[in-house]
Amino acid sequence: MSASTPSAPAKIELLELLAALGTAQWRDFSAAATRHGLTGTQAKVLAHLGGGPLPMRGLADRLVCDASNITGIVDRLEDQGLVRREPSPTDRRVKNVVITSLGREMIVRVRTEMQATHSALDTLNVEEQATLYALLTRLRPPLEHSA
Amino acid sequence: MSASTPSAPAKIELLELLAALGTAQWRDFSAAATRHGLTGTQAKVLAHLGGGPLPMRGLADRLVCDASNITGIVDRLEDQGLVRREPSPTDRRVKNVVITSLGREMIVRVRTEMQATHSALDTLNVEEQATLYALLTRLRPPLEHSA
DNA sequence: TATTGTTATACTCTATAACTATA
DNA sequence: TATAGTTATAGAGTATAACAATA
Repeated sequence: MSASTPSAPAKIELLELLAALGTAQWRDFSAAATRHGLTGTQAKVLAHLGGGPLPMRGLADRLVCDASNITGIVDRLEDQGLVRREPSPTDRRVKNVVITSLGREMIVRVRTEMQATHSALDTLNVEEQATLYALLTRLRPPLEHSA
Repeated sequence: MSASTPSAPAKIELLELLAALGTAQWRDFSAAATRHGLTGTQAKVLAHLGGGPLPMRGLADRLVCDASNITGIVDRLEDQGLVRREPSPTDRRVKNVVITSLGREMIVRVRTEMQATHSALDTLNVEEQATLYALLTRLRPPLEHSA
C-alpha cells in the first residue's frame, strides 16, 4: 500500500498532512511548555520576545488576536517574573514588554525539550532538510497573511 | 532539485518554520470555520467524523484531550444539528457520534474556503508538491505520537 | 479624531475529580 | 475492577464593547 512513488498527491491530502503536522507540532510545543509550568501561548509570547522588546499591540499582531487579550497574558507572565512592562520613551501610551533573563532561560528549556519534533527531523538527512526548508519557505508568505 | 541550496539550514530554523506554518494553517482553518458559525475545534470534530461514526472516547483520542471535554463539544454540535448521538448496539455504555447531512455540507464548505492555504499550495508545481508530500509523510509518524 | 492599553463580559476549550451505568 | 460518558469546577484564551490617557 505504501506507494514509493507519490505520483502527484491530491491537493487535499497535502493540505491535511500539513494540518496534521501543524497540530502535532503545536501539541509538542505546548506539552514542553506545560512541563515547565507554562501554557503554549505563554511560551509562544516568550519566543516572540526573544528578538527584542515588543509593545502590547505588537504582541497582539503576532498572536493574531484582539489587543484586549494581551493584558491578561502578559499579566500572568509578569507574575512569574518572565517578562516586565516598561514605558516607551517616545510614546507615553505605549508599554514595551521585555523578556527577563529568567524568561530567556525558560524558553530555551522549552525549545530544547521538544523531543518529538526533534526526533522527527532526525529522520531526514541534511540534504532533505534543505529541500524541505526551501519548499516550506515558499509556502510561508501567503499563509502568514491568512488572517 | 532546486538550484538554491540554503547551505544546510540550522535545525532550529526548520523547526520554527514548521511551527509558523502549522500555526498559520490552523488559523486559516479556524477563520474559515468562524465564517460559518463554528469554532476551529468544532470543525475539526466534523472533519474527523467524515470517515464514519466515532464513540465519544474515540473523539477524545483524536483531539488528544480529556474525555470530559467531548461532552460539551458534542452538545454544542448537536444543538446546531450537525451531529447526533446514537447508542451503540454492542455496548450499552458507548454512544456513537454520527455526522448529519447538514454537518457534512458544513465541513465541505469550511474546507473549500481555506483560501490562504489553497493559494499557498498553488505556488508549488506538481513535482514540488509531490516532493513536499513525500518529505512530510516521513515526518508524520513520530510527530503524531508526540503527546 | 485616532490609537494604546485596560476593564468588563460572555463563550469555548482545557484538565482534574467525582459520579453513574454499564462491562 | 475497569471502562464510557457525564457533571462540576476552575483556569486560560478569545472576541466584543466601552473607557481613559495620549497622540
